[in-house]
Amino acid sequence: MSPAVTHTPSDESRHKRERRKEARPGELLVAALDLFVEKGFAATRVEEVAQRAGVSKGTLFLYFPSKVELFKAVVQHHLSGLFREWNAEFDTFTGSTADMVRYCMNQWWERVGATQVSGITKLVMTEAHQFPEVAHFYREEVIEPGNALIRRILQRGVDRGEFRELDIGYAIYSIIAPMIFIIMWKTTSGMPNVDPSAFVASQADIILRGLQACPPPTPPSHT
Amino acid sequence: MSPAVTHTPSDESRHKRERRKEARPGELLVAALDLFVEKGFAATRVEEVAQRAGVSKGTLFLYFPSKVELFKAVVQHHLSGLFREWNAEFDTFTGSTADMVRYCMNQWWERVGATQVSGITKLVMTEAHQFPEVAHFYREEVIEPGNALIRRILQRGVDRGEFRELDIGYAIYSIIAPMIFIIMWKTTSGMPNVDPSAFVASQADIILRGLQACPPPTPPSHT
Amino acid sequence: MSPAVTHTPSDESRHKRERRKEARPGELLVAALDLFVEKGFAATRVEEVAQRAGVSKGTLFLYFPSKVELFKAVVQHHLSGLFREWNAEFDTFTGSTADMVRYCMNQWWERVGATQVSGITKLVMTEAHQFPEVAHFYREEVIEPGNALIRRILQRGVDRGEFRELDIGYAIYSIIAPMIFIIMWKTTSGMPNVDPSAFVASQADIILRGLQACPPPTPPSHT
Amino acid sequence: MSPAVTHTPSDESRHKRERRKEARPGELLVAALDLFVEKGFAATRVEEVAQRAGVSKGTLFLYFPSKVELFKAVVQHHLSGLFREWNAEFDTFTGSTADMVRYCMNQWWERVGATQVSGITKLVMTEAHQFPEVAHFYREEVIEPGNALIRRILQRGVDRGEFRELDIGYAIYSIIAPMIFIIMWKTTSGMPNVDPSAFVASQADIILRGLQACPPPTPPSHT
DNA sequence: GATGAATGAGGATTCATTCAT
DNA sequence: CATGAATGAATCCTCATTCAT
Repeated sequence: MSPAVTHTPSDESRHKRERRKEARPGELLVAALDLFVEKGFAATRVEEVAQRAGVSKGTLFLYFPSKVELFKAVVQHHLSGLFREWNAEFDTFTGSTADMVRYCMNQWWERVGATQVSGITKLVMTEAHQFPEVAHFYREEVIEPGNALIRRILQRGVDRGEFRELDIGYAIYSIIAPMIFIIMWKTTSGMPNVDPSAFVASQADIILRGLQACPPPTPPSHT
Repeated sequence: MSPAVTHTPSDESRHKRERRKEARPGELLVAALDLFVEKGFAATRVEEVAQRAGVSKGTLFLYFPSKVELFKAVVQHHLSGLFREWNAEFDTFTGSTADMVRYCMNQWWERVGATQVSGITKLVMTEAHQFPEVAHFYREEVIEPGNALIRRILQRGVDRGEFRELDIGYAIYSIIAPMIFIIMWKTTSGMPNVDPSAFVASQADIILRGLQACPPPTPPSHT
Repeated sequence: MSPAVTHTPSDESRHKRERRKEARPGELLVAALDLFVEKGFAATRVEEVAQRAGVSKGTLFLYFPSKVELFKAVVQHHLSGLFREWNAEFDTFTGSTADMVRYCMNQWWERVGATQVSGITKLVMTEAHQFPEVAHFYREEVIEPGNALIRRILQRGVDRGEFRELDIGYAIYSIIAPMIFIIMWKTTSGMPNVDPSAFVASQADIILRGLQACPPPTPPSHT
Repeated sequence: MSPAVTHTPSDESRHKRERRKEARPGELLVAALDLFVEKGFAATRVEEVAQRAGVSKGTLFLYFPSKVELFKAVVQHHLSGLFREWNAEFDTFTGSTADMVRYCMNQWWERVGATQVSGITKLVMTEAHQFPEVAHFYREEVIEPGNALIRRILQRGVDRGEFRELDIGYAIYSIIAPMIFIIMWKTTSGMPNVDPSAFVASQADIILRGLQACPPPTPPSHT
């Protein structure tokens, strides 16, 4: 995180009408993300966002033509290029596929789940209906690259005999579901506390056992 | 204009109105659930709810003193007694624990995921911050009974040697996560389509293999 | 003017939440016309309009979806059918064409210039650029029927030998110009006072002499 | 970006700026007149004015302390001395009074109607209520000198027997009305097109016939 | 009970004006 | 002098809530 994000201005920022054109949009974007996640889009007042970013209402509209555009910018800003280099890492991965899966899940947690970006996921799940473009954008930038990456990993596991034969289209979701879940869970107040690292480790363990070539489970006896 | 608007209602229209009287609050609750899920709490106008329930705005306020109370009522109405008889079913279950898990997941899907009730889950995840009481209520009515049920099932599996030794506190979430996920996913517009039945079956399959007593997966090589 | 226009409510209207759905739009339209003429469209606050009509801001938006629509409605309301029966009157006119012209000008003054409707003319001249549709509507409802009527009258005068040969396309404006002028003049504060009746009579006199078959004026000596 | 934006202005750009310095207020005044006429006072943004004059918003406020003062300056700037030499021209006029009238109307058209200055008239008619001082100023600078001039001319015509006996106080308006009218008309979008020169000629012709000593028109038969 | 007209607090957005650079 | 980022008062408009009928 850039130092500009700090919410307690240092003494340099003593002037009211300080010129920080470069920093402003970013600060607003961060403030907006926080509030949108915390209170939802509709319940967040633009003035609050401005205030938290340390500027006046009018300044916000200097950078974003409307609350809706601010929202879109929030999503795009925090998402751009999320998967760019990520994919590359896996091209050169040499360990076991199980390790890839674990690495993938841990990375997701560290780079998304544990950061501001997880708020984006929450936001998209929460406000998608009102902003189809945003949902679309998220799908293109996150869901589809993510799916593709996981598909590649699983395929590798199957190809190398590490995993059993799988309907990969659905197996993908055994990785995705816990990742999305943990983000929703931790951003939902009132739900029982779950330690994310332990959760991720536990899920990875169970799923990997479930994917591996080993004797089948007790088959469904009836139904 | 519908006959109901007429100042001298015909016999039929009066009849229709009377016959519905009892049902009013229920219709409002259903309409409200639909709209809250579809558009979110803030973006839903009470007038829409009334309209969809076929009554006037004023009538809604006759039954629910405010929009917030309507929201709470929606959650409570659709949740009350959800787990009452469910737990009982499992007391008398005689099959394998794997079957219990499968049955549990299928039941959840059929009785919650595939119905209006799934909207409640979406709502809670989405609006919990604004309505701590609602989150609390959901936790008490759904999360905790659900957790307890799953815990019992998993414990039974471990006790009977069907499942390996597990950190049950986390293993629970391998059941819960996919169920919550699928509900969020299907109620989020713009996400890739997933067939819920196939999803549930696939998840159950992987998870059950992962829970069973069988040779461990390739252990994490480092980290 | 209908009694509903009165701005000092009689004692019947003592209840705050009085139901007068029928009257409201008309009262708002009158209040809006007054204020738009007095202060211009932009400088008029919708709340003022509502206040003057004796209702709250919200009520105004119950009847008119926006300030702009209110503006359009003001013009349309006060204009609709202005020329409908007017034209007919002239079909059965039997006197001299000079009398027709005088009658026409007097009527315009009485039915337009001296009434609220003159404000519409002012408004259109003033705000036409912002509301092309309104200008268009005014042209169709007033300018063109008016032009056509005057054209008919002048043609009659020429045909019957009462007027000399005229370029009627321009002669029309010798009637129109003073009518528009007097409206602009009297609605423009700060201009010298002009008695409209005397003005109309004087103009009619000069113009009619100018239109009649009689020795030409001293011709332009050069140019 | 224009070179003026650069932080290290090249020689040319500095030159350009310096050369213009003197002209700034004038350019702003012209830009403002155009926009005020085109869109009205309220609907014109000071930023647009500045932009059109090629300066920044801040610079405008360097020369004019407020939007209102800018408006007043626009009127005064374009009006000052409008009638100064005009009156003189007529002192030495030797032709017929009809020619004087024609000359007067043509001059008005050429020096006012056809130029930017006509916008001032439009503005005054349009915004007088908001700016009583401006209306007052216009009256003193234009209306009254104009009236006086026309009065002198008409009086000359009557004195020399070229015109019949007239109520000069009203006859004045037979000259003024068409001049004001044509300005309003041509600056009002959506009105039928009128060729100003032909209009002026036609009006002059009719009015002069109407003013001249000649047999009276068919008198009003009744009323 | 039911209705829907009326209300007005609340919030997004605009834009004249200021002022540090 | 000139700039343009920043400000915040002003205003349109929405919508939960009230209440006379």
